[in-house]
Amino acid sequence: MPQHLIRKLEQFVQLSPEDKLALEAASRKVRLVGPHQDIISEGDSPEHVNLILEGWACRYKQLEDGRRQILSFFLPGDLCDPHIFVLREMDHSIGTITPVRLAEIPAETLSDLTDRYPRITKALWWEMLVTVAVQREWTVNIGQRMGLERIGHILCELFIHLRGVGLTDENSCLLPVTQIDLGDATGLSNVHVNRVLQELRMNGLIVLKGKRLTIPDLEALQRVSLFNVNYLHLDREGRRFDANGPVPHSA
Amino acid sequence: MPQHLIRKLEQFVQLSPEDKLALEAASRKVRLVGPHQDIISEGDSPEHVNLILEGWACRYKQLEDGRRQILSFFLPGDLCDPHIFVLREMDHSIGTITPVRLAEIPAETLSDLTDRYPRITKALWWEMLVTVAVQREWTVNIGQRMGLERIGHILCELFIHLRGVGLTDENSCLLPVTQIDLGDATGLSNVHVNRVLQELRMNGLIVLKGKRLTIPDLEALQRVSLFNVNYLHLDREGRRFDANGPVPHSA
DNA sequence: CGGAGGATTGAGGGCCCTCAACTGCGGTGG
DNA sequence: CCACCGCAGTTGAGGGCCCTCAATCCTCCG
Repeated sequence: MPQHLIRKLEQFVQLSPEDKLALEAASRKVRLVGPHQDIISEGDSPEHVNLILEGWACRYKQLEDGRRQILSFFLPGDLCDPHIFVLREMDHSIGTITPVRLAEIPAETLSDLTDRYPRITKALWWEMLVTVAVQREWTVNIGQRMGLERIGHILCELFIHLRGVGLTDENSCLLPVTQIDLGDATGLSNVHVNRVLQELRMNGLIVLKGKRLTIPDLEALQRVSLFNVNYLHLDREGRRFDANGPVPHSA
Repeated sequence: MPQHLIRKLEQFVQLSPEDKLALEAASRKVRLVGPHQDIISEGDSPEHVNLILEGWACRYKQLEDGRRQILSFFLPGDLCDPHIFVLREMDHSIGTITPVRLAEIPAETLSDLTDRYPRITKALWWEMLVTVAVQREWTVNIGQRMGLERIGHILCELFIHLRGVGLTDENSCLLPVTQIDLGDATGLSNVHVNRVLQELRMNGLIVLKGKRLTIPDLEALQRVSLFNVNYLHLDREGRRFDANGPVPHSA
């Protein structure tokens, strides 16, 4: 079931067959959630870790007066906040965009996993640190980049993220978000998002029709968006912990 | 030495004398860094965890064309990226603002600490999760709030953060950052920061003279800044793990 | 075929930007 | 002791990016 998670983690470290079986076993309890519904809401007490199996969701926060900021997107293979249990209640919400199929992983199952499978532990650390790095990059994106760069940057990130879990096709992918969502993620109004998308189209940097995004020249889009891929920490950085590799020493 | 760290962690959980001694022992190797210098730079390979003992620093990221985003401030008691070792190289820099005294904690010392002191482990988890929550709140801040709210929000956060480590005096604290720094942290120009500060002063919400900030009515400033303190997860959430409290069960 | 939500377009305006000059202040050296 | 320097803070002018409001078009779907 969690093939996207496995594929994602293997961008960092090669897992053994037992590692994979353990991940499968942990992902047994499946839940379906309709589109535009909260998976967990601000103020709730977290009870398990959600693993997105299929569909898109997002982390978001809403101000008293209704303004809404999307803080990150969750795509298949993404874990929503492992270790969140340390905190008493959620300070933000997680909601679906499309219909979502997810696995609910109990806290004990997760700590069991990390007790017994050091490679999984390492890989989950990597995934968590990358998640935080992405959050930082979003801060840079919204704080410093112009509208065009901002939208271009987020499209690059989403495309590369999807490619990492095998959900792209050549140079295109599905993009099931509205322009309002894109605006809430980038701090722009939907009207301006629309105009920026038109400009990206006119420059031949993207083709966006319906829910399908095509990026004819990813490098070009990265260039105009000032996109530096280093914050995603790809490149099999964990190869020293590979299955069949040298035995990892503690922690 | 690490009294600020201890005080901060005890906002979450009460530590035992042995816990505190262990933290002291881990913080022995001290380093001094002058103002406006990098503690560690983007591209460097992280070698130990830095604990700020005294002074202000910040995490920042610079775009090719020079635009700079401050991603967070580090105040006394703050740990710069525990567990960063999983990644090969830094995707951002950490630099000082004022002169800084810091402790360099080796990776092994830290994993030793967490192996042997479960309350410290919990407390460090809490501190890390709060750090991430703060990063998310900055994204909201820059993405959704107007200039006035944005500056007000960051001032509230800094004040409460300083209060938590015992560095406030009644309703005032030191604020050793320039208006340029504030602009880089909020995505505003220094000129606009200046005008916003004047407006906050005229409204009686702050007194800012030299490097001293006074907030006559914190609640009022929170109100106009749409500041909701929940993301800092205070309130002794970890009291169930207190020293002398019930024995914590695994993870 | 009608309705609803999303995308697009236009108009007008405001928040915030850049550029540039000037003021204030602490430190430094003659 | 004071002139000087550099940096931070302040102020003004003009403009651009992006906002809001509102109308229209398109698309999907029951």
